[in-house]
Amino acid sequence: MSPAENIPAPTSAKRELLLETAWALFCQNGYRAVGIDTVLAKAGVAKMTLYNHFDSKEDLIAAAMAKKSGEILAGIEDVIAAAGKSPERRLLAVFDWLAGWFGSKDFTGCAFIKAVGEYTVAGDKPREAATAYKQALQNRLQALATEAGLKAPAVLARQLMFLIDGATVHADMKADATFAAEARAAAKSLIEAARP
Amino acid sequence: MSPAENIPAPTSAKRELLLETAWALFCQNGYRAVGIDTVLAKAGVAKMTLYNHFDSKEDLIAAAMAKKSGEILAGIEDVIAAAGKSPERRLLAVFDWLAGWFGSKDFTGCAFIKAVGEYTVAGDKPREAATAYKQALQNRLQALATEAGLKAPAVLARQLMFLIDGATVHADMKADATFAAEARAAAKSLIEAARP
DNA sequence: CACAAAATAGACAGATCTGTATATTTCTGT
DNA sequence: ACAGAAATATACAGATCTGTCTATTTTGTG
Repeated sequence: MSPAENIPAPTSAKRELLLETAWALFCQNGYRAVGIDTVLAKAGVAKMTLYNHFDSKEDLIAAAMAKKSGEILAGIEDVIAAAGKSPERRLLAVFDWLAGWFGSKDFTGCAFIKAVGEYTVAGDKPREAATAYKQALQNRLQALATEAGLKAPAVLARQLMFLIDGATVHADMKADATFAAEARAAAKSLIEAARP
Repeated sequence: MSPAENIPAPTSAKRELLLETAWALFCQNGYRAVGIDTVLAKAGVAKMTLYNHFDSKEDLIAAAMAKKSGEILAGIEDVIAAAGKSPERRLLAVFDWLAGWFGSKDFTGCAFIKAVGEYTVAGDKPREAATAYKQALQNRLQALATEAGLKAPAVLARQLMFLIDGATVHADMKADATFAAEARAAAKSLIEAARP
């Protein structure tokens, strides 16, 4: 096998552009509401280029979600690292990251939650990409809770996920970035209650 | 003004059937994924009947949401009433209602949250119907929190909404009804922390 | 029964959508 | 410069969608 494979390439400029453009449009307007042609027009890319890189629209969506998943988790990791070494502080740092996200001017809710709402069949790729991301974040929270020596870290991690995703839905709905702080305060209560 | 108005009727059998059928299909499969023709076929109703009762698909969706909103809030009210007179117990009763919903075999997540994800423009009727419902529930929680004499009842009500909606998203995603109990436990912690 | 309101069937316009086919041009690495 | 890979423009098939129009039939109420 030569280093240059048969398939276009694991990554190329056009491919990345398509993923970024697709993410932005789908996140802002929903998945089924945005047609492929809209993505192509905004990206300035030909239709065949898209279908040379991706099997279908759902495949493009899932690929964009997978890419963003990695980027977002890396960004969260940075915030956690910057929070010092207290595991409880590191847990709460995720909610500070949330505040930054809610406050960003292009905040339009969680594209993963939206994917679960629009792709409702178990095998749908966007749905699976969404569950994978949410599970990864939950696992990270659980690891932090375990480090912190908190009781029932798996349950706590999920409860924190409830707060994060619930706050995200409401921040989108009411366009209110202060909800991150309220979620953080709630998280603090749960963490304190989980001390051994 | 005669009791029989010009418009078909405030309520009719066909109209109710359309609302029920539309709700079931949209809730299960998403809004844009289901066409009007699918609703009509399942309901066994002619297309013109639909457009005599509703201005558009979005109007049908918003009407179905408004109808269900009232029914759901009434159902929650029953559970609250059955929980006795302790305000804190009444607050937690909402999470017992949640458990029953998650466990029902036709649970497919929250149609209001999905509407916010699919109709992303501020004026969209389905989005407004969703925010109205969420606000009504939040107001009810706030009233209960106030009755209970808890601190910052408005904030607590919103935090409980975060738990409810986050748990709903995750219960849909992972098809796990036990999340209601975890959300309830978290709610209990928040309520205890809010005691004066 | 008779009359008006409600519902029906079915076709249709017009738009939009995903994905494919083809022929041509641009880019890239050696 | 040249060969092969990548991207392009364009057209198109086939399906689907919302909403309208018309003519007919059913239904409910006096």
